[in-house]
Amino acid sequence: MNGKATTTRTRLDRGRNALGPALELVHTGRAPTRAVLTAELGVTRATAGAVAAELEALGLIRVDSNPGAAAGSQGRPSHRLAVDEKGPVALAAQVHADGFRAALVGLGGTIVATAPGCVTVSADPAQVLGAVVDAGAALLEESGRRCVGAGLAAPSAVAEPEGTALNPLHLAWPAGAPVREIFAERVRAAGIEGPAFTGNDVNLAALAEHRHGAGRGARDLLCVATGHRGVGGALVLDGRLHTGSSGLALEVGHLTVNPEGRPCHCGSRGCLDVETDPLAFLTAAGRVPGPEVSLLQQSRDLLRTSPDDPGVRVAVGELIDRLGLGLAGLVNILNPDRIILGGLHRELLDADPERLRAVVADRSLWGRSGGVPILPCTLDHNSLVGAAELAWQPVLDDPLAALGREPV
Amino acid sequence: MNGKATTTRTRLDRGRNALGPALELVHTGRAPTRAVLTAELGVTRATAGAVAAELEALGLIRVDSNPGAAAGSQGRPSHRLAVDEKGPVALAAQVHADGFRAALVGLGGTIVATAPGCVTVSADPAQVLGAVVDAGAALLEESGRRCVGAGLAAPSAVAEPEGTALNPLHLAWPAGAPVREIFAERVRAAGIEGPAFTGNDVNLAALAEHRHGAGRGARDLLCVATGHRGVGGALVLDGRLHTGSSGLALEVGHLTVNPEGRPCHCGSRGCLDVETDPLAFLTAAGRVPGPEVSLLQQSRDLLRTSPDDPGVRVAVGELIDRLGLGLAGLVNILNPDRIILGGLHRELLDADPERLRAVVADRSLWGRSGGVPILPCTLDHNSLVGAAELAWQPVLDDPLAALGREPV
DNA sequence: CGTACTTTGTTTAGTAGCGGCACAAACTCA
DNA sequence: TGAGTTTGTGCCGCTACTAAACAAAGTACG
Repeated sequence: MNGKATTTRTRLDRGRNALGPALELVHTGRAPTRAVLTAELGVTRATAGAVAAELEALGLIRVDSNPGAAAGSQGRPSHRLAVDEKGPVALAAQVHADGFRAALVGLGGTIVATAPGCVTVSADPAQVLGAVVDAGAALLEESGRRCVGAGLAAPSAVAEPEGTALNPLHLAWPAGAPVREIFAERVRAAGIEGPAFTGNDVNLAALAEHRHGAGRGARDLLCVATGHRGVGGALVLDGRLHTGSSGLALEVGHLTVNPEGRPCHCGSRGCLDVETDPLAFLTAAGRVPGPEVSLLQQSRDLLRTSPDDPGVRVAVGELIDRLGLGLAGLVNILNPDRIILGGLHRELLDADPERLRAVVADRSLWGRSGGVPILPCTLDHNSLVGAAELAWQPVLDDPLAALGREPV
Repeated sequence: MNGKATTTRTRLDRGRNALGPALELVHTGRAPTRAVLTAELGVTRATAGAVAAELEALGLIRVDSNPGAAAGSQGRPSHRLAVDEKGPVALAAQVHADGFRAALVGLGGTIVATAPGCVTVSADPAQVLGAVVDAGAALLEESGRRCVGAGLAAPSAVAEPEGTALNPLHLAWPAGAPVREIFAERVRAAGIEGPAFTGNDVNLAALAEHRHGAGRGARDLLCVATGHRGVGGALVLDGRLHTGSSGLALEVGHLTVNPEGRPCHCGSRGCLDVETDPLAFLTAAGRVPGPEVSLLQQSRDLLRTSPDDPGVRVAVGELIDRLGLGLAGLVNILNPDRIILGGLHRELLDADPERLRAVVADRSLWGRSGGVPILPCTLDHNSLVGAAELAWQPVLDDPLAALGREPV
C-alpha cells in the first residue's frame, strides 16, 4: 500500500528488436504459423505473439485466428501468418535492352500490378528513367496503396558508393551515368513516397531468387545469367548481396573459358562474355541474328523449334562446355552451396543438365565429391522482384522506423 | 520502510553483451583508451567503464589509471587500455613442408614463446601432430600460464565440416586425413585446456593480417600466398573468414594465367599454381633447385644475392605478369578493397611493385579507376598467429562463457 | 595561480525488452 | 467425456542497458 507507482508501460513492451527478423521470416515464407515464428526467432511465445500482433497492427501481415483444418497434428492449432495482400507495396522498375518495365511488388515478392514494358530506345537515361517512374506512379495511383520505396534494376554494373552505371553497353547510355541519382530524383519528382535504390539486374535477380525462388535456404548462392550481350554474376552470402568494396564484384564475364577462342574487347580472348552469350550461341549454331527481337528471344526460339538440328546441338554442347569451365572456376574460388542460372544459361541447363553438371564437377577441384547443385531460376521477373527487395529492405530491417509509426 | 526488498544486484549489471566486442576492440588495437572504447561500442561511459573493469577482473586486459602524458588534447585524460601481458595464452601450431612449429600467443596477437621448428618428415599425421602438440605442451608448462585453447595451421585445404585435409601434397600425408580430429585428440591427450581448431594456413594468415597486420581496417581482404608448391588464397569479409560452403573457397591455384603455359596436374595448362610458385620461379630463372633448403628459401636467396642477374630479372617479370593476371581475375570476381601477398608473391611485389600494380590495374576491368591497394604481409609467422586467433575466438565471442567464470 | 572550460570517470535512478511461469484455450485421441 | 498435447496470454521480475547529475583531471588564459 505504499505510494510506489507501478512503472507505466507502453503497449508494446516486447519484441521490438525482433520485429524486423520476424517480418523477414514471414516475407520469405519461413514462418507460416506463429509457433514456427516462435521457434525461428528463438524467443518465448509471449514475445512472438506481441511481434505478430504489432506487425498486423502495422498492416504488414495477417494473423489468421481461424485455422479451420489443423491437418493431422495434435494440440491447439497455431495461428496462420501471411503477408497482408492489401498492405503497402514497393515500386519496382527495370530497364533493359528492349525497353523498360514497372511493377508494384508486395511483401512476399508477389507482383501486384505491372505496366506493360514499353520499347523506348533513348540515349538519355533521364528520359527513360522518367518514363518508367511515371509508369510506376500511374500504377500506384490506380492501386491506391501505400508505397514503401522504389527500386531500379539496371543492366549494368553499378559503382558503389556513387551509383553510376559503369558499362551500360547495350543501352547506348553514356558510361558513368549517375543512374542512382537520376532515378532517385525522378522518384521524388513523381511524388512517390520512400527512398529510392538502384542495383545491378543480375544481383537483384539473385537476391530475389534467394528469398523467394530457387535459392531459398542457400547460404552461399552463386547466380550467373546472360540476357542479351555479356554475362552477369551475383553472389548472396548469408542472405546479403556481396557487391564487393565498390559494387563491382562478380564481373565474371572475362574469365577465360577458351584459350583459343574469339577475341574480346577486354584485350584477351575466349572470355565467358563472348563465348556463352546469346550472340555466341546463334553464331555457333550457324544462324545470322536478325534485328527484330532480342538475341535471347531468338536463341530461345531456335532452341525450342529445332532442338535436334545438328548445328543447334553442336552449339549447345560447345556453350555448355565453356559455361561449365567458367562455373568450375567460380566454384574453385567461391565454393558456393548452390548455383542458379538465368537467361540463356538457364536454357542451356534445361537442354542438357547432365552435361553441364559433369563439366563443372570434372573441372572444379572439389566438385567431384558430390558436386554443387545447379538449378534454373524459378521466378518470373526476378530482377524486378529483386529491385523491390531493395525498397523493402529498410522495412525488413526496422519496420517501426521505416513506416514512421509509433508502436500501437 | 515496507518489506519490499531492494532488487539484489550482481556485481556486473552492465555491459555483459558488450564484453566480447570490447575485448575484440582491445585485441585488435582499435581501442587504446576507454573513451575510444565508449565511442566504438556505441554505449554510455558508464557501460564502457563496467566492461573495462570486468575484462580487467577476468585477467584479459589492463586498465592504466596513470596516463602520464595526455599528449596535447584538452579535458581529463582517458585511461589507457592494453591487453594483459600476463594473461592467458592460446597454443598455436603449424605444420609445413619443412617441419612444424609451436608457439604461445597472447591477446593482441603477440607471440609469447616459440619452440624452434623441428624437421620431422613423416607420412603419419598423428606422429607429426603429436610432436607439435608435445612441443606446445612443454612451452605451456614452462610458462605456467592459462591456456584458452589450441589452433593448428595446416598447409592444405581443410574440408568443412569434416575437418579433413584434402590435398596435403607436400606433406606426404594421405589425402583426406582427419587432421582436425587427430589434432584435437592429441591436444586432449596432452592435457591442454580448451577446445582445438584446425584451419588452412593461408586462411589463417589472412585472418591474422586482418586483425593485426597489413589488413587492418579492410572490409573485403584478399590474401594470396605461395610458400613451397602451389598457391593459396583467402578472403576475409567483414572481419570473418570466407571459407565457402565446404571450406574450399579461394582455391585459386587453377586460374588460367598463361594459356600456352606448362601443363598442370589438374588437366589444364598455365595454372596459377604451376606458373607462380617457387619452383616456377627457379625454373624460369634457369636454376636447378637443390634439395637442401626449401624452394621458397632458395628463391629468396636468389632474389637477394643476384637481383640484377638477367635470368632472375626475366623470371621476376614473367612471374609478376602471370601473378598479375591471376590477381586481376580475382579482382573482377571478388572486388576486394585490399590485396595482401605472402611468401614468394610478397618477394615479387617487393621486387617490382609498380609492374605488378600496373598489370592488375590493366587487366582488371575496374582496376583502372584508382586500383586496388596491393601490400606485402607484415606479420612474422602470420599463419601461427592466425591459428591462435581460432583458439581465441570463443573468448572474443563471449569471454565469460569461454573462461567459465562468474562475473566478479 | 585561480577561474573557466573541456573531457572523462562514477554514482544513482529509472526503464525497455525480454524470459519465466501459471493458466487458459483449442485441438486430438481413446 | 476426460486425458493428453500444443499453443496463446497476462503478470511478475530480471538484466543490461540509458540518462542525468556530479566528481575528477586535465588545458587555456588572464
